[in-house]
Amino acid sequence: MVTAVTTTEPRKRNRRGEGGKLREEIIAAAVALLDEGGDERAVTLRSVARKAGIAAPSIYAHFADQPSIMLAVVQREMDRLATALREADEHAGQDARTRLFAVCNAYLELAREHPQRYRIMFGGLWTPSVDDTSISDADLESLGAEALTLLADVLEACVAQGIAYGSDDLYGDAVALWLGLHGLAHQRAVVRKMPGPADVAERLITALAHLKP
Amino acid sequence: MVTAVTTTEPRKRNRRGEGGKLREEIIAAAVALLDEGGDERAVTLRSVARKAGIAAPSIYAHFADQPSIMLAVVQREMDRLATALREADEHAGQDARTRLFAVCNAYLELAREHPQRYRIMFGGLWTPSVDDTSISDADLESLGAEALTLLADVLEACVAQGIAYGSDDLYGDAVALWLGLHGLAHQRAVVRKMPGPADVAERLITALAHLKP
DNA sequence: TCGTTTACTTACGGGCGTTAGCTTACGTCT
DNA sequence: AGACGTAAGCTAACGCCCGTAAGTAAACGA
Repeated sequence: MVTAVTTTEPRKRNRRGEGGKLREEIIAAAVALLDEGGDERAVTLRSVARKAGIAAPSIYAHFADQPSIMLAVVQREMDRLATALREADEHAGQDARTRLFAVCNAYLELAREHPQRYRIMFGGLWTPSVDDTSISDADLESLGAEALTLLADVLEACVAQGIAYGSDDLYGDAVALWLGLHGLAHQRAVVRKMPGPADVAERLITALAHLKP
Repeated sequence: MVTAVTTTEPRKRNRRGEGGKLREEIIAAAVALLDEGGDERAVTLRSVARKAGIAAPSIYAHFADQPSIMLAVVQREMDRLATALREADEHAGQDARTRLFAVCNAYLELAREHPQRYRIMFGGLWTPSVDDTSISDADLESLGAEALTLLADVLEACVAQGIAYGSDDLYGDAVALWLGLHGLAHQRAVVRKMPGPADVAERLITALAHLKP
């Protein structure tokens, strides 16, 4: 099922000061297109407009051009991810092992729930412009900074509680751990069926966090 | 520089039995477009034809449709990868640790040399048709089978030579190791500058292969 | 010479991003 | 209450590139 012709109910116009609401609706429409299983090629300016029930040029009041929509989607999802990780950590209590698995599993689950969103966040094909470094170096690194610091914290707690071997560079270990998670999350997002045992995630986490046996 | 208008020297036609040569040229042209730094969106049927110096419809003598070109590219690169890994292993001698790093580094280097090719192989956006399972389940799993078996072999050698801790499921460990390599390779292929220390690769390999300190 | 292979020219229809100019209704202000 | 400025969104249209179909030319080899 590709074409779901939305019954074109003539959308109610927003109130005076609330024109900005459409911006959120546009982003939501783009995300919806992704979640329907189509890849990013399905997210064109026109298809987003159709999904949102507006005319294509109406988008230009809220976004400079088409890549900017994708950029907004990525930024929103990045925030959601960072928040989810933080919450998972906070709800995990004090036990370092619990915290570690809570955070890592939260990451993997978010990726699994919305594979296409994840692909776009880290698959990087929405590239705005060649010279636009405003996100790939700032925002991605801000998520990088935030999530990786969190991971490093949890790793430190593991070492402090004696359940993991120490290291001279916990941040480096956090990066390695994240790369492992990313490899799994990405592969799951791309292929229909992952090869390998069911407990790959635990293997990855255990090994990369240097957990004691 | 986006448009490199190739001087349209009126290409010499192939001899009688050699019509199939064009097929290789077409694949090469597609790969060339990728290597020029453009992502897969730059590889259209028409752009490939331009790059190959032929007329667009001439492609249909060798490929059923546009996605089939990408599919052929992926298959070719998959073979190259498998070969490269095998050769790296064979040239590494008997020392298990050397073999392990040789194979893993060969993987990472191939990905780094041709980031766009790697992205396409495992980023999966060239998707031919919804129902075409002929590659994603057969070929990808054949590379999976071949490369993963090789990795498992090397891991086994590491255990046998006493430089790595054993495991009850070496194949599972090989999958985990590959996922780590993939995470790093993919991330490198996507972003301009990787965060984290320079020795992430060694950290990943050491941890995921359970090498003894 | 002549059939077959090899490749080309022309053309159609469609989706895309984007620009220019218009309509409608809200909310304010007299 | 009614006029009116302006915000919110639409219609129409442009040019571009795409994938693909149909018919055509040229050269190779028998």
